[in-house]
Amino acid sequence: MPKQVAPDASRRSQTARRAILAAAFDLVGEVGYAKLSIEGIAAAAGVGKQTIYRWWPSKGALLFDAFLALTTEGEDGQTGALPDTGDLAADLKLVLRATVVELNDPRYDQPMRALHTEIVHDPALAADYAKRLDEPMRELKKDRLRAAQRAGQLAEDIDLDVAVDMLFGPVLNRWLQRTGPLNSEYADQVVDTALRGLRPREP
Amino acid sequence: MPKQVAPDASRRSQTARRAILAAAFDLVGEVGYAKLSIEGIAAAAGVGKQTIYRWWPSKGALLFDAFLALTTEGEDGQTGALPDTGDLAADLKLVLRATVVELNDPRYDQPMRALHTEIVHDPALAADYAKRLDEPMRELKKDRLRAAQRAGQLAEDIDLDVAVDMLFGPVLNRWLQRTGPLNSEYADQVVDTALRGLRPREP
Amino acid sequence: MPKQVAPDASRRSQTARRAILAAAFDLVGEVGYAKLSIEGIAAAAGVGKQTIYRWWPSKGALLFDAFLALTTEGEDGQTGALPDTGDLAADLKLVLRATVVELNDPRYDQPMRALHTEIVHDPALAADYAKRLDEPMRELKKDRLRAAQRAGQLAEDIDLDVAVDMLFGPVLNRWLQRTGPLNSEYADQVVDTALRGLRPREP
Amino acid sequence: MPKQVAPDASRRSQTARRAILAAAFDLVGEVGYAKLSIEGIAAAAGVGKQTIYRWWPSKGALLFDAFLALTTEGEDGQTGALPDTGDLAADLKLVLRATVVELNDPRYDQPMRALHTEIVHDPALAADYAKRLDEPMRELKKDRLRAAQRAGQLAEDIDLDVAVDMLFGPVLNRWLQRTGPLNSEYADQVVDTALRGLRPREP
DNA sequence: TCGTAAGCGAGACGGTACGTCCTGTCTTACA
DNA sequence: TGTAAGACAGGACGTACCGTCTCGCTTACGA
Repeated sequence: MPKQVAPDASRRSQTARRAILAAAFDLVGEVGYAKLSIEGIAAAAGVGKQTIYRWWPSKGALLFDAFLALTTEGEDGQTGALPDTGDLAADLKLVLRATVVELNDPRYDQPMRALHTEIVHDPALAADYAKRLDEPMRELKKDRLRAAQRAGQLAEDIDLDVAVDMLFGPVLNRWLQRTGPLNSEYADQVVDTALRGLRPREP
Repeated sequence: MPKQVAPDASRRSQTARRAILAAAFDLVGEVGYAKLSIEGIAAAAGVGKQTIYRWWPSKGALLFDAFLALTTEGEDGQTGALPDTGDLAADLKLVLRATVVELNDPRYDQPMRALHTEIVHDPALAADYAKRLDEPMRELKKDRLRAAQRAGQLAEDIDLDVAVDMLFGPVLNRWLQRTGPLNSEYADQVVDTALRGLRPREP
Repeated sequence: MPKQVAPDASRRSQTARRAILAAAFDLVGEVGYAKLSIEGIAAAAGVGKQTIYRWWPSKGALLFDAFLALTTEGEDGQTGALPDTGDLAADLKLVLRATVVELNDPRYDQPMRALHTEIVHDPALAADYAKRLDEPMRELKKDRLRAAQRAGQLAEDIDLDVAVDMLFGPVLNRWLQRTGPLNSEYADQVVDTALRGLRPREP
Repeated sequence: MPKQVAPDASRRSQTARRAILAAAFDLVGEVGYAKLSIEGIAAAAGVGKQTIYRWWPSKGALLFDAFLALTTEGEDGQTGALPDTGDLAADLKLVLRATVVELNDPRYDQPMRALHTEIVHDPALAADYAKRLDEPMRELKKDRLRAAQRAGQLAEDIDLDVAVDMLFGPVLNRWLQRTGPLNSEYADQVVDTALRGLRPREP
């Protein structure tokens, strides 16, 4: 039961939609999350405010779509599987280092922080995010881990979600909270520590 | 080099300060981060807006102080060391479960999310947070881990910061992003997995 | 060259405009000039502050419009010519007595003082006032004086502006500065003295 | 019945008093009436705000005192009688032209307009003004007119207050409302017209 | 083929909050 | 006790956006 009468999506102007998504992404990068306004996005996109309110329920949803559009409508080579050279540690380091590079890219810094904030405060958006962005990437990661299990490089009884959390969570946190330098050394350390575990080796 | 001329802290009204911190904490819990306004805090605290602007540079700094006041001026038993029964896994599970309970406490939910958001967008605040809230608690955790090293329950060559990140990061992330249920089972899983590592046991 | 980008007057809400003008006039009468605030007017008119700032450059301009609206959109019989019974002195006394009555009317007291103050401090507003309120009424007065000249009741070489100033100025001043009682006796005295002049009669 | 307990005037700091009066006069000239603030005056005078509130009940009263101080403690040659050369018209023109010059002096423009405004809105201040500034000067003017009556240059049955109003009122109004150029020509015209009257000369 | 109903750019509207400035009162420390 | 200094509760300033609304205008569909 949609609160507002559903607009006729078939007549939607794709020009306006793309301009809005691009403007939203660019603007949040320029002015930051705190000063990002619907009014500003509309002006930057050369669009009436109503056109934004008609199609997106919240600023967070718009931001989220801007992200989706970027990854979906982009070069789209991105969605490929994780590398599998047979060396699990090396492969994970490769991926985690790439994540670090992306998080440190100033073009993505503000937009990602903005999106993260909206997710933290909006459960509905969080669910959307979980399903449409986190889930697919998480599956790719779990696929790689499953392959490692088949190759005898990963314990059989490990909960793969926990494993993914333990590998990628620390990097995300360090980026969000700036509790320390975020670089490839850290990425490597996390992979090594996670794989080996904290316990001393049996003699 | 303070931007605004430093007010004379010796004349500061402690009554007003405490009323503001309490009002800020209470209000963010009631109305949520998005609708939290300086104006509202001032009104709730029975205080002029200028009194807030005089002493805090930003809403985030105020929120942060409200948190600090809570932990510092409260029952203050909080700052004690982590439990050390000799059983590292059990002790860590105890602490992580407590963390989970606290994160799930509705009284702290909105305030913590709000503070987190401000930290994510304000590097200066992040530094403050790192030094005055994260650092002390992190040291306590590292102390417990060091004790475990001395007891031969933890590898000697582990980076303790990475270890802490790997134990507490996943829990924080699951809470922030709601990517899954956050309960004691998850806490236990994280501890077990982190301690054991992802690799299969040597035969 | 308008300072602010000219808003589209064709879309202007006449409802809001009238509510604002009425509220301004009423409020200044109730609370007085010193406590008259844009905020208060907006609230009383049930209007956003921006709607006032959008259409009026200053409180004085608003007050002025409130006056204009009153005289223009009112019963509009007001703009008629001065009476001409053939007896100049009697006619002038009639008009000046009416002026005195109006100035003493508590409904107009505060608003007129407020408008006067704004005019005194704002040359642009003074020009507007001169052209759109003072000028038309001054012309009516001069018309009556011209008729008197034709009827041989007024010297031919009199500067009519000076004459008008000398008839109406003293009344206005006495009202503004409260330097003495303002009643019909005073009005009559002024007319008589102005007509006769200060010099002794030739024997 | 003073609202606040009367401060002990004997201990009053004359330094502070003079600094405040001077600062008030100077400031209103610089920033204008609308932006004149007690806070600004106190700062400019190097004085605490309380010192102003202690001794003056309102901004208008302070402004008024600033004026009084100027005329009283100044070169004080000002308070002398009006010139009496035997030629009434010439003498009045001299005085009225001097008035015009003073009103056109930019140093006095803002302060006088400010004082005028306060008087218009504050009956108590108006009474003070009438008694302590207007009255003395009015008496001097009436003295000159009385002398003219004795010399047979002015009708015996003229109300001198009305005469003064008719001579000086138009000039003051023209200055306040800027309804026309204020110069010596106008001064002369007023004097001539007032003396002669508006009626045609008897044949 | 021609209404006509939708999406659209534009922007006025009633509101809320911003961060600043000032008011008039109060408190502190000094002379 | 008067003073300089300035914190305080309060309130208005003028600005920026919110989300809703109404206006003409294109633009495509169905009668």
